[in-house]
Amino acid sequence: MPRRYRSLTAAAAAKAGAAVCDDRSMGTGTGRRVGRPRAAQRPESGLSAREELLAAAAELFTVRGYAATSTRAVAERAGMRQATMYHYFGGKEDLLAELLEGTVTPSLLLARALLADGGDAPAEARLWRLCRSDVELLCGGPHNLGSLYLLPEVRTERFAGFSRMRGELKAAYGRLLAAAKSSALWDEDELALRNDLVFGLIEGVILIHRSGPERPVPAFASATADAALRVAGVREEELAAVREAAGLLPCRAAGPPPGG
Amino acid sequence: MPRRYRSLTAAAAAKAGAAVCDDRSMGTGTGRRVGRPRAAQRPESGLSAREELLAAAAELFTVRGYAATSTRAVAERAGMRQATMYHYFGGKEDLLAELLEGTVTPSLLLARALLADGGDAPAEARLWRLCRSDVELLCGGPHNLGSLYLLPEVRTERFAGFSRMRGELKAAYGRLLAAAKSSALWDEDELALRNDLVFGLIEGVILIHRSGPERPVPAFASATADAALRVAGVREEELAAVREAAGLLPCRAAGPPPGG
DNA sequence: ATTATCTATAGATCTATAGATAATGC
DNA sequence: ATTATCTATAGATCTATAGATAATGC
Repeated sequence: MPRRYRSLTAAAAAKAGAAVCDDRSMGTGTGRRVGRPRAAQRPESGLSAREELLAAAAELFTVRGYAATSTRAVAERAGMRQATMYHYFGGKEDLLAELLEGTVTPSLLLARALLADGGDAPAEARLWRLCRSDVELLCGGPHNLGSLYLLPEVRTERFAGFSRMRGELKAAYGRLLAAAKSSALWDEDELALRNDLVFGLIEGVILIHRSGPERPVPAFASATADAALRVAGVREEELAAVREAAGLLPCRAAGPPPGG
Repeated sequence: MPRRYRSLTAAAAAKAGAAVCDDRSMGTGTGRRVGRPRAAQRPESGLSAREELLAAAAELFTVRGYAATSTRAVAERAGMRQATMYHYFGGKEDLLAELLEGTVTPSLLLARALLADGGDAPAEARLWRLCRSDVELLCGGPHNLGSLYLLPEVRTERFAGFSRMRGELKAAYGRLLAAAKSSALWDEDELALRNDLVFGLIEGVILIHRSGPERPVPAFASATADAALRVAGVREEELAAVREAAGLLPCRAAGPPPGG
C-alpha cells in the first residue's frame, strides 16, 4: 500500500483519486490518450491533467501570490491552454480550495485519531506528536502552502469548509492541552490563551521556516514540538519522557510508527 | 512632544512628516485649501491626503489583499479619484513599502536601544521587553499589518529595504538570546534554531491574534513574551523575576516606562 | 504662478464562454 | 459517441499618463 499524504502533491493526488478512480486521464507511458492532443507537447509527467493543474497552482500561488496569478499562468505551467483549465476546475477559487483542504486534511485525521484512541498515552505525548506531524507535513512539501492559510480570500464563504477544518484542528490542540497535567491549574481563559500561543507557534514556524531551509525537516519538526510543549507549561526535565512516550504512539489506527 | 508610532496611522504620519513639514496639505478646519476641490467632498478627516491614502491602503491591503486591491479602490476610499493618487505615490508598491517600513521601524529602534544601553538589565528581561513591544505594536493597530510581511511581492528587490530591517530585527532577537544565561550551553546551531522558534512564535501569534480579539492587547502581549522566554529555555520559576526586571527598563533613551 | 485635483483614455491585461477539432472507443 | 483539448473573443477590468481645471498665493 502506497504511503498517502507523504507530500503535498501526494495529498492532492489522494484527493483527486476520489473523483478519478481509473487511470483514463493518467499518462500511461505511450501518447495514446483520448481527446485532442495538446498544442505544446511536453514529456509525460506521470500526473493526470488535474494533478498537473494543482501542482502548478501550488507553485504559482505560493511563489507569486494567489491574486497575482492568472488562470492563464496556471494552465500554461501545467502544459495546457487557459480555457482547458475550466474542463477540470470551475475557476481559480476551486484550485485554492482543493489545495487548502488537501494540506489540512492529514493533520486533522491525525488529530482525530489522537483524541479518539490515544487513551493510554499521556496527553502531552499526543500533543507533541500532533505538533511534530503538523510541522513536518507543511514544511516537508516543496512549497510553502501554509502561507495560503492567511489569504484574505480564505475568509469568504467559498472557503468555509476549509475554515471549519482548521478550526477543528485548533480545537483538537486545545483539547489535548486541557488534558495535559501541566494545565491542571489553569482557568478557561488561560487555556484559551495557551491554545492560541501553541497554535500560533506552529503556524508561525511553518511560515518562517523557508528562511533557513538547510535544516533537516524532521529535526526541525521535533524541535518545534519541544518548543510547543514548553509553551504548554511542560518542564524542561519532563520533555525527554514526553518525546519517549510520543515515539510509541501509532501513526494512525494501524501501521508502524513512521521514522522508527 | 507628541507620542510617536503609537498607532500605525501615527507611524505613517511620522514618516510623512519628513517630507511635508508644514501643514499646507493638512485640513485646517475650514475648506480653504490650495488646488482644485475634490469631486466627492467628505467631512475633514484631519489627515493629509498622503496619510488618507496610507490609511486606505492599510485597510484594503489587509482586508481584501494587496494584489486584489486596485489603485482605484485605494484612491476612492481616501476620497479622491484614481489618478490623483499618483500625485503622492509612484504606485501601489510605494504604498506597501511605506506601510511595511512604518510597522517594523519602531520595533527595530527599540531593539537597537535594548542592545546598546540595556547593559545593566539581564538579557532575558530585554528579550521579554522586545517581544512584548513587538506584539503590542502589531496587534494594537486597527489592521493586521503583520500579514503583509508574507506577501510574495515583498521578496522582490523593491522591498529590499524592508527585508533588511526585518532581518536586523531578527538578528537582534538572536543577540539577546545569545546573551541570556539559559543559552549558555547551546552550540551555534541550537542558537539559530531557538532564534527561529522565538521569532516564529512572535510573528505567528501576531498573525493569528485576530481570531480572538476580545482579549486585551497588553495582557496578550505580556503572555506572548512569557511564552517566548519559555521557548528560550527560561525556567518557570524564573519568569516572574524576568518580568520584574523588564518593568524597570526605560522605554527609549529617556522617558518613563509605558504602562507603569 | 503654484498646487491639488479632475476627466479622459490608450494599452494591457484577465475571466469565462462558445464553438471547433482531433484523438480514442465501440 | 465521447473526450480532451484547441482557437477566438466579449466584456470587464486595471495602470499610468496627458492634459484641463479650479482653487489659493503673491
